[in-house]
Amino acid sequence: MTEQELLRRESLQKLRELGIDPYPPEMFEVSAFAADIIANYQEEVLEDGTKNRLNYHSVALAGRLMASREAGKALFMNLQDSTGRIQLYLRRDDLMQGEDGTFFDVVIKKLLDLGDYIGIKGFAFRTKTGEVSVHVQEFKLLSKSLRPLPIVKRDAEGNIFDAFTDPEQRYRMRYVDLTVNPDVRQIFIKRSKLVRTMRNFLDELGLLEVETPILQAIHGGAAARPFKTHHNTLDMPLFLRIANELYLKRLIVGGFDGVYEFGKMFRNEGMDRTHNPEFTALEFYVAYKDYNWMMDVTEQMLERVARALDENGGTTVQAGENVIEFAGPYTRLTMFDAIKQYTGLDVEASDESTLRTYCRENHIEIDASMGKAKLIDEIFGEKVEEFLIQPTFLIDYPVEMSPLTKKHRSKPGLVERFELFINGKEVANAYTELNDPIDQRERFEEQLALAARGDEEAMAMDDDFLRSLEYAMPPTAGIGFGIDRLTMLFTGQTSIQEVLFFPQMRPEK
RNA sequence: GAUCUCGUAGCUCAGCCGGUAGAGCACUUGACUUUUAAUCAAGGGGUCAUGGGUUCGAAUCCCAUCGAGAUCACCA
Repeated sequence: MTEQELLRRESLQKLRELGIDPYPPEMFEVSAFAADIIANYQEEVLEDGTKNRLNYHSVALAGRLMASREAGKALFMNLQDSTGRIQLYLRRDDLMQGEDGTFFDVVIKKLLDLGDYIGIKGFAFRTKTGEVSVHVQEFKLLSKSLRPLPIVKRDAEGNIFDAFTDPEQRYRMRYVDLTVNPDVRQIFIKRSKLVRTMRNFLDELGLLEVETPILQAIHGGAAARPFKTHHNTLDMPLFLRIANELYLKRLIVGGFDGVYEFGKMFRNEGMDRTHNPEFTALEFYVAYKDYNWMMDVTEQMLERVARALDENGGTTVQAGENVIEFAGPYTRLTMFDAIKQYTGLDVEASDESTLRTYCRENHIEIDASMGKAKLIDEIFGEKVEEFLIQPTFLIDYPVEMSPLTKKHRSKPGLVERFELFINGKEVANAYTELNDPIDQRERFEEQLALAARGDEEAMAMDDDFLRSLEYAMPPTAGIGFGIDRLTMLFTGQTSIQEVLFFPQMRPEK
């Protein structure tokens, strides 16, 4: 244990000897918050020059002690609660117990440490330097902190000194990060607001929020390597879901007009600044709609999210050097037109060997297992994706890449699919859902053929899902959003770890 | 998985062409009844990530391991 930890444990013992419980069980009634007092405190100056306080005559606050400045027989503290920080003013005279000054001299001045949770009662006032503060009349220790917090200081201009910045420590001890870095707290508040805004929007649309299995015997609905686990009683392998799509569609088969699920997905792939092994998706499916309707709804939903998260209710977000406009309508661009626009290459008129030649000439990595559709996808990923900064619906994909999507109503070889790209990243993927069970079975069989050719991303056959389609699924539109990436976009973060409370880390030591 | 960079006090960092481990904040003691990055005075605190090697001598040079970040690959 470090010197400072030992000293705090000694203080803990001395408090107990003085009859003070460092971890009292009873509740502490809070009646005010730091930010509210600072924003709303009022006083008037009388004719004789004295000040008259107009509100917050009696307040009770609780929070962490984050700074302490002794000034003889007075003391200034900073109390941090869930809303922010406020200064406390304590005088020895106010906290005497009869003739006994031990409480102020020993308990408050010696045995209290930065990071301790305290509860105080008193009245608001403005110091002669102009800071709204609370004059403390009663003081109670609520919970003793045994480890020293990193002390981050700010000056009057807002410059930060000695910030707690080491990413490893911040992620491993997010509780410390959240305590000393108020900006981090704001990111997660925004994340919560983003989810809430989407949920409200979907509820207003009349969709039903549902939960589907995370443990699945067949990992379907997407192409990714799964986490595998084992059920002891059933003595069978189970997989953590890589997607929930096929279960949500079964619910549409079952007669719900619309369902949505916010849920964790798990993919056993590499980790980097945009990938965490578990991540959050929003998927929703609506009967009797198609992907054109879904584009309209997506525009409405994201505009609403942008307005909800912007302090001024605006629809733009700064992302690096770019200003993203979330008010619709968004550009709708077919995949073939997008490639033609950014590369001049007409993929529609090209055969597989032409595309292979193009890839080789442009240093795009390909392998023998890739068919024409996969080659087109690679060209898009290398030459187009990063330039789609403003929200753009990329529509009408080759059928081979989209085994769960209905064939295009007028364009042979394509499907009714769109992906939404913002700031060069995919944030949503949507289809007019394939509900023809015979076509779906053939698509699965094509996937099996691709798998045989060496495509590790090919999708597995799901017989029960096919059975459900044979009972008939109404025409349906569906979409999936990456909530983490959307949060990154709206909070200006470039690492997924900054929008996850507890990103995946290797074990310590 | 590959490559590069990093790991020194509770925190932020300096020291790194080898020669006894440093600063600021935090902490301890003292002064101060309106301070605010409080101030002033004195003081304590280190297995320099871990393990090897080179050397008379390693925080410093070399190797390995662990952890983190960045870039790439795979994916969303």
